[in-house]
Amino acid sequence: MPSNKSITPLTAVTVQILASLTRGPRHGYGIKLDIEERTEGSIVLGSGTLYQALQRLERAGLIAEAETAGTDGGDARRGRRYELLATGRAALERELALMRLTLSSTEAVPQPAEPG
Amino acid sequence: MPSNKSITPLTAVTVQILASLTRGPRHGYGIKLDIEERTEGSIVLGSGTLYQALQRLERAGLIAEAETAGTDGGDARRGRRYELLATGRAALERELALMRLTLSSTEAVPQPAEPG
DNA sequence: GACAACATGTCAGTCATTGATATATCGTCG
DNA sequence: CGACGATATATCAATGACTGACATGTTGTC
Repeated sequence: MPSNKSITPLTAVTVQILASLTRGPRHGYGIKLDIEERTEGSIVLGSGTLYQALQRLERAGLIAEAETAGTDGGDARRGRRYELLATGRAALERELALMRLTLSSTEAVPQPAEPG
Repeated sequence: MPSNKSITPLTAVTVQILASLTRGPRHGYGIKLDIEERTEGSIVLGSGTLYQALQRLERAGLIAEAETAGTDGGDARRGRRYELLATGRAALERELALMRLTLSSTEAVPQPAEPG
């Protein structure tokens, strides 16, 4: 057994990948595009970051390759489609809860101008 | 000049440090305790992680050592107190905005139980 | 004076991200 | 058909960040 290590807490990149997969199974490349859209360009993954992160998430048992089953042909080109597993959903939920905590416990930084 | 590199996007640890400093200047150790409280024990920093992160944030110009000025004595024991700079505040706000985006664009995973 | 909590720091090892490089397919424009 | 851009995946070396252990010293208190 090479590594039983869990990768929680997750990194920013892996959180975004899991978040992307809540919307349904996707290719690595589709995940990349989805993250760029959803973060409005704030996060752009290089393919190195992307595929290595996917491999780690798969090894950790948070995501898995989705069956091509059922859907005969269509426009299913090629490539691996990943789906979120229950473990991954739970790990994601932990990170989202942490985000909510951080947001609610952080003093109102946002104001750009101070009242007289 | 060894490194002019900006450290944005921030890591999870540095975001928590900056978030802690929105509540006022603090020692490294105080930051550690504050983060543990605010994240309800989810994030516990070792001193290695903590002080190295502080050094990086200082080098990057996001935080600075606070003047001991004005406040004469009191219970100011010793140690460096850090404060958030405008640059740091801006960097933090970017990260918080990203969190809000991630939360709002992520499908409702949270429900622990489904209605009837 | 021993001991816990406060307070800061370094180091080696490990892990993650980056950017380059490589490969291959698909659609389409000329 | 040939070239080209978008889709799609993967690896590698270098860099950067985190972990856990170790080291050091103070302050308060029993």
